[in-house]
Amino acid sequence: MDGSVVSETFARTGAFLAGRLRDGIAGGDLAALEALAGEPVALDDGQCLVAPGQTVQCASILVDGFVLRTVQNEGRRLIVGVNVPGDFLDLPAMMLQRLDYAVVAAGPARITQIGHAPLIETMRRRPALARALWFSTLLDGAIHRRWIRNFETLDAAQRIAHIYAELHHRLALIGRTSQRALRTPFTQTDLADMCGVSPIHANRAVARLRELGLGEIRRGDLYTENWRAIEAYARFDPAYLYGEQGAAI
Amino acid sequence: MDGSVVSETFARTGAFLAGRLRDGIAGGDLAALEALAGEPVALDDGQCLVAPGQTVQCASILVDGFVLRTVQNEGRRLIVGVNVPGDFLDLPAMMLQRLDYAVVAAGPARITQIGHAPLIETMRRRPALARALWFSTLLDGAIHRRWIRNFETLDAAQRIAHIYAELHHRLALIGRTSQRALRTPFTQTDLADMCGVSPIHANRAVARLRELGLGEIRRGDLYTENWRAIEAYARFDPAYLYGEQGAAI
DNA sequence: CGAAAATTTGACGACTCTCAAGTCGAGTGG
DNA sequence: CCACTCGACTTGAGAGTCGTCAAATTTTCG
Repeated sequence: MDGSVVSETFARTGAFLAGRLRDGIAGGDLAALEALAGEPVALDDGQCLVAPGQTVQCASILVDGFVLRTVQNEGRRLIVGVNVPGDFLDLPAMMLQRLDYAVVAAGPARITQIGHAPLIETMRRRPALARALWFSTLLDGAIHRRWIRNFETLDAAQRIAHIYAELHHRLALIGRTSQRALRTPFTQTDLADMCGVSPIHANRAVARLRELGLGEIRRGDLYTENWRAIEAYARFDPAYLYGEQGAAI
Repeated sequence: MDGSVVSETFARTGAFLAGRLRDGIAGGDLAALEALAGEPVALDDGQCLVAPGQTVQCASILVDGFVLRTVQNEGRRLIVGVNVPGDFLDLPAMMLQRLDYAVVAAGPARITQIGHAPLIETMRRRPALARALWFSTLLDGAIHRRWIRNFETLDAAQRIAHIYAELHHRLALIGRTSQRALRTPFTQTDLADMCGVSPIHANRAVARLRELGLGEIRRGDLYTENWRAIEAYARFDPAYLYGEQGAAI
């Protein structure tokens, strides 16, 4: 089933692993997930959905907007991950009992929630769905590893470019890209917290991307004529997003 | 069942999630895993078990030694994770079809392997085992997130201290710590590749830990009288290792 | 011993931090 | 409409962390 078709058919969960569900998961599995998903709930900018250490009774899927995975360290907020629509936001909490990060909305967002108990029961009846959930957390892990590599090899401007390149591809997988712009609600302080640099330095990095002619970031929105150049500058290679395939088993 | 008892009972797989199997997994599940595990295989220092992009037919568990998860970038080797005995080394490959990192032995190591097909079949019959495997990959994710936080907030010396503090706790969970020393086969270049700094700077960071009186690293072995001081210096908090609990479902 | 690898040291430049100050932009109240 | 305000963004200066080049020293191992 094509990703965009899935997205249109299932309003709440259609973006879940969209583009990666061609094999391995049947339409019935996704319909079962959609049937469990609650009425979408709005989150305000900065609203904290789950605090670290908190136990939760349901799993949340992002429907619209962006969500950050944050941790605190000595009073500073750090960002350890970004979610786009279709992502499960707090699936580890279902298995690990608590979360090691906070889930915070970046800009207005909408989520849908599924109780742990019915989700587990449905996973038991639908092994393909269970595998899809595992797949999605493995994908989180692959993205984490790429971020680690980026910290080890890229400077601030390249890290910012990589973040936008990654989001561009992840949004493409769910059919939500526009050609010349990637709109996000991120402030430069958000970008700094993703890159582990000071807001002042994030500003200089944004300026460098502009000076290099790669793109212009204004209030979180990246405007560019040349995604290829941005990807080359950020050493971006989409293989780690496993965009071309479904689960193997 | 106590972790150390498990370790002694099952020679090959006993360290798998040892210390975290008190609940949620029965002895029979671990015995089933042990029954699938092949005769331990020796790996030489630097030997590559799985290359990135390679498809594999079996999952590997580390029995003895240390293993690195590495990626290449512009000719430089980066380390995105470290495994200790009991860890699955390449479980994502079973679901994702290929691996986004290489699995490389650090020093001599021993592994045991389990074919994907029998493992999947056993997971189907033993849901608790399937959950344990998922749990272990979620734990990988939590460790990845902590590494990301470390890159965002710690300097080179603190990162090295954090690596040793983390390994000390992970080894404690499988009953393999000694009080005053943590022996590893890591060179300073290995530490540099884990921290994203140059080997020369890693050397200075090691020297700083010595000058601060926190500990002495000689040929990968950390000798210290004061683990608490190292943990405080590295902002280490073991909560993210989920050492006190089993899977929730 | 001799070769190879690992570790150590010094010098200089690049990246990034902090402190401080100033500019821009979107709302708000008059 | 304008002045005001607040947050976001921008700029400059000096200091700390880290990279690179080069070279020396120590350790390991055949």
